Amino acid sequence: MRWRDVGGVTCSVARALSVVGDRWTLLILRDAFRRVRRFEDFQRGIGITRHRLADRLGKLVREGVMERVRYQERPVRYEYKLTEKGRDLYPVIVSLVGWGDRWMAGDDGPPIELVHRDCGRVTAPVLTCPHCQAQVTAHDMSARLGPALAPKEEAPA
Amino acid sequence: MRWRDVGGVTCSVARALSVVGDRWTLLILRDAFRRVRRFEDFQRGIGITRHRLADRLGKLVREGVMERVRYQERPVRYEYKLTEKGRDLYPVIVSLVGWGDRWMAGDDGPPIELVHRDCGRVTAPVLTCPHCQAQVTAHDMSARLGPALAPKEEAPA
DNA sequence: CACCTCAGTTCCGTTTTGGAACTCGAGTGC
DNA sequence: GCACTCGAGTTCCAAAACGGAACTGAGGTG
Repeated sequence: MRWRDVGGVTCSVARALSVVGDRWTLLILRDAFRRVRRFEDFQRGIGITRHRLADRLGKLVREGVMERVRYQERPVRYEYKLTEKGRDLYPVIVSLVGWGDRWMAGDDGPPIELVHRDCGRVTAPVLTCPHCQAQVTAHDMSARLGPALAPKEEAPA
Repeated sequence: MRWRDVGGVTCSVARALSVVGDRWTLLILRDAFRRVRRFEDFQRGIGITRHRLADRLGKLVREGVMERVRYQERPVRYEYKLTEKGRDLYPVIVSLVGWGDRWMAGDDGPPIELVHRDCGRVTAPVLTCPHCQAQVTAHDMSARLGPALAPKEEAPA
């Protein structure tokens, strides 16, 4: 697949989605963040077919998002753990949780609550600017071409 | 599809993915955040087939993520704009951008830069706890069942 | 009148997916 | 020793989703 965008440059979203952009992968990661590790547990928890699951886990391992670790010798068996690259997808999952809670929640409210260990509060993490600490929304941000692609001076987008 | 999870409860990630969880939808949204609105522009920018695009836009409209707005009368023509529900997906897209930049960037570095209008800095927004302002990672958070589902006094079945 | 624009539709052959059964190695109960 | 269980896959086939390309419809434009 191409995954190209404006100016013939492959965009970061497209790059990210080439790894996690299908119906099952983000559910697998959701379970991984819940500390699910075993093939059978992923399969039961998600409702994915075993075939698909083997396929997706294999891809995640090839992409360096998860690693396949032997946890037992005799019958040799493996489990799947997030790598650092995988753990770094946490904001994506949490953002999806937040949106799901705000816009798709049923009558019972959010099915799960997230607790921030450091401050002990039930919390819904938000996106902020690391320089000024303000919460950011789409409206506050503008995009421009990166340095390597910018035409000499500045890009008029 | 089922989209159920632990305890027979549909999880928020699954609910969110039932709307945005396919190969194309998040790319459509990426372009929408770039202020793309027209059918032809989405189609060219993403490389999706017209058929698929019509299908996905229709679904996004039905789900209330985008709205179809007449922008011209004579030939009647429509464009697609994010609703508030749609704009609220910004953290998901930005998180994907950030991850793509950190882990999948090519030799040229990030293809685009995000500028925070309020403080004027090039920035990569991070996830923080709204109570204590600290940046959060998977390690800092724990999940538990929400109030409506917590096994308190009245555990409904 | 021929050609162009834009938002879709229709058709059809190829891919991907879902469902369910099967394999492989090894431990457990009897 | 034999049946049964467990867990991580693999195999096979029909059904669903998808890609490519041409077509439609309402109206400009030269």
